[in-house]
Amino acid sequence: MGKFLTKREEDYSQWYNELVIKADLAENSAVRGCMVIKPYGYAIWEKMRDALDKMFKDTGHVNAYFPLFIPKSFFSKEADHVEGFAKECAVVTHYRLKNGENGGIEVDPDAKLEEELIVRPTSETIIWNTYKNWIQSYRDLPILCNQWANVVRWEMRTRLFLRTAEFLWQEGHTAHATKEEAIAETRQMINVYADFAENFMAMPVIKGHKTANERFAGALDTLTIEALMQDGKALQSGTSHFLGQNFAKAFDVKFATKEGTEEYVWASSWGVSTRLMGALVMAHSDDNGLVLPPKLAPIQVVIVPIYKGDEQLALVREAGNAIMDELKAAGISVKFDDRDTHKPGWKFAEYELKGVPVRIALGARDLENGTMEIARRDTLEKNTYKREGVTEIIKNLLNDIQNNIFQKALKYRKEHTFTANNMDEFKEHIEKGGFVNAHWDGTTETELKIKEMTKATIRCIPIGNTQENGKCILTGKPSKERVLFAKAY
RNA sequence: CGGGGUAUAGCACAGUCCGGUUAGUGUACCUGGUUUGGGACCAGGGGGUCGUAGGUUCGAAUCCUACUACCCCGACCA
Repeated sequence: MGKFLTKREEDYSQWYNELVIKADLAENSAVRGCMVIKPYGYAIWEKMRDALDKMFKDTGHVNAYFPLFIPKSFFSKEADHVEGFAKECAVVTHYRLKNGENGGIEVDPDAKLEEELIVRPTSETIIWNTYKNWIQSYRDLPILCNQWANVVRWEMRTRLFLRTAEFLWQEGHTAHATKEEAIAETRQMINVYADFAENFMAMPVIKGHKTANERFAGALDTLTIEALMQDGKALQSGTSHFLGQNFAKAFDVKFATKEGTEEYVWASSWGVSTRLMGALVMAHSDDNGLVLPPKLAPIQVVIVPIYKGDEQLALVREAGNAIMDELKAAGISVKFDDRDTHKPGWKFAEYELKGVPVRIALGARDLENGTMEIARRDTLEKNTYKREGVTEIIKNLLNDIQNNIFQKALKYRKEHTFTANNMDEFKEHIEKGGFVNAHWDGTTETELKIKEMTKATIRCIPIGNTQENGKCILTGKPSKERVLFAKAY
């Protein structure tokens, strides 16, 4: 087993690349840096999307849709924002093609756009240009909009899900009357993301503030959730930004207060992307393939019939269908794979590669004994159970798997979270991989110097961090809390 | 965008250095049969613009040039 996949310890990044492709999640496309998300991968994304969408709605948000194209002039209105994204924007300059001289097709030079359009790398500008028209008075606030969309960032180096030129995401954009309210919204949404990561993805995360250097272009504060992958590198999995009045000022969005004065609107924005798919793969999977948390698995249970000849198949099929119906009635997604084109052993390996949490094998022997063999993907354990009460057994097992993979990931993170009191200790831990808590003097200069020396960056200043006096590991200057370092994706 | 590597059947590769029958192997695929509790076996069969475009040559997968894509390392980034 496992011979179809490179082992993690041999070459972690090759293991990841192979797994994404072999598990049928995604593949590279004809377009540089852009991926095709295949049906099985997209089914997982849909589950993520649905769960998140519900959480957004439950916290009072509504969905809307804004244009893919943004007039170039909008972009230049917020200085930090332009600077952050300018280097990776795709630009539309023409609106027509024509037949070329030698049978090909070419851009019609007469069809040049008056104003060039930027393919959105994020939508703050077009949205704040729109909000200007929506907001006159405090009665129009708050606005709590989200959109599910694709965005384009022209990346130099891409990897399936982790960094692609085009990706899918959601971006929430909210407008508030007060600073406090906007900050509370920013905080609320990072909590929603953390909740989703831990309870659906079974992936423990650390919530915290980004340093000035790592902050979103145009934000006053960026909150992040950081997860630790199995190779000891951190992955930023979601961000929520407090934008202050930056965009309101750039797009002149003011409102009349109760008292009759005029104020700029306060803003937040927050997003998670298909990068979560990469996080999901790297958080749990093993050398046999994907390990999916039951709450996000497109297929939670697969039933594999084992039989000799058509007569046995008919009997096993009947029993299998009965189990499938029972489980489906309990809201469990089940696939009964009675294809006779593949042998059971082949199917076992296939569903392990694809991360199906639970497998039921059902054969003639089981029919005689009123039993079934149940294998769980996370531990690869197999046990024989009585056929009765299959729904309860499976329900408990799915819960168990969901909890177990979370605990496993949490244990991994605990074992790979270190404390360093000087540069030597710091380097040693960073080299091994994992999170390192260390004192830092608070300057960008020191942060960059540490990055240059060790490749580690400050992932975040954890929320609710314990305050303790100490000395910066690099400069020895006073510090009153430790910050979280790691090498990152 | 800089450095390195790779590109030959759906996939994984050999052949390329040193040009010369009809481009080969494994796997996957198709047909028939035997099988079926951890990626079955036997027999037969189909599948190739050798990444793309030029060039050198009597002759190019092989030599030369350009381009494109992917992988690894850096810089940038969610």
